[in-house]
Amino acid sequence: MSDFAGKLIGWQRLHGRHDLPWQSSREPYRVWLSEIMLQQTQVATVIPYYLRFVARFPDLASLAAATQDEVLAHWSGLGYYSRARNLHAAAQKVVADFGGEFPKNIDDIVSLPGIGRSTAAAIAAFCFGARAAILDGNVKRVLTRQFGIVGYPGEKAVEMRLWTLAESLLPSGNVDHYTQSLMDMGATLCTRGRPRCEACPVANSCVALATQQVATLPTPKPKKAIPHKTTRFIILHHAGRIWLQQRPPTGIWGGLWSFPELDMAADVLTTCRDEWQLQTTAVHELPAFKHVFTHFSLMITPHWVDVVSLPLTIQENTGRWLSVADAMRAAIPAPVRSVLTQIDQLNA
DNA sequence: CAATCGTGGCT
DNA sequence: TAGCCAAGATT
Repeated sequence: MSDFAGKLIGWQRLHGRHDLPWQSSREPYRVWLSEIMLQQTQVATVIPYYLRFVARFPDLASLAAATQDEVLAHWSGLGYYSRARNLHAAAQKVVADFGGEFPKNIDDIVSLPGIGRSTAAAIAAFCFGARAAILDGNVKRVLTRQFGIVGYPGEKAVEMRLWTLAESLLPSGNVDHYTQSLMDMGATLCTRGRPRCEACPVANSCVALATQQVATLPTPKPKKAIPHKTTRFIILHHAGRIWLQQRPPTGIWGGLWSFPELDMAADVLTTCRDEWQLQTTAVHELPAFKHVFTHFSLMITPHWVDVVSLPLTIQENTGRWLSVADAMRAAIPAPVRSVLTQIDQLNA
């Protein structure tokens, strides 16, 4: 075993995290679910989602048997919804192709939608004791600092070097504890800002610490300005219910339920009347708010529209009339939940 | 390879 | 405030 791995495993035993909700079981389903939820998402955010999700879908079979709509409803607010769609599809693939038993072979694991090389390695190491390396954000931070690797890890050459390094550092045994130690090191010690180098078990061999590069490694992603977009949420209201429609299966908020949208150039009242054939009594503009995605920002102006009568074009074909309470339980993106919450408070 | 795909918390 | 980014995968 390398000195590096030994020190990390020793540190993990004393100072690592051992009581996270998904650590009580090595059942592949639970480990897999936690790994997917934790992609690009912090532990504190995931915990309540994970607990609700396993309460409703306690095993792989129950997930496979569910509708995508209900799966997305339990992912509502967590973001990156392709993770939920892929998770659901993968569960059905396990049932169809692997007899309902989560595969142990790493190539089979990678063949499942939503599972790449790193996530497959984590599952295989935690559940089956496989000797496979992970390379997530934590590991990239630890390794680039420990070995003084300069260059954005998103670049192919840098990433290849990191994968090779990660493989070479694998201990011959206890790969599960070693893998967890890397995650815990990155999350609690070797953090992006204010790393606690004084408590690090491998500080004496850290190139970044010795050469004062801790603050500059890993090399950050090249900046790029994001575009600023605008839209309107049209809140159609009739008989105590509001209108939500399902978005296309892919793209932003794919498969989720949201308000009809209208660009800022259009006239709300005219569009409701002429284009949507709605009889309306009033339109109220609500305070605009900004929602920021990774690659663009969206200034949203909600409009409250009281609908008098319902034309055939808007009855259950493209959407649903839901009470606010029901809408809050549906698969809705965060800004829709935010608007619904405001409506709910106004009514209360 | 570069873009896409969310959200909330921290600085 | 505005930027940055956290247990990445897919196209």
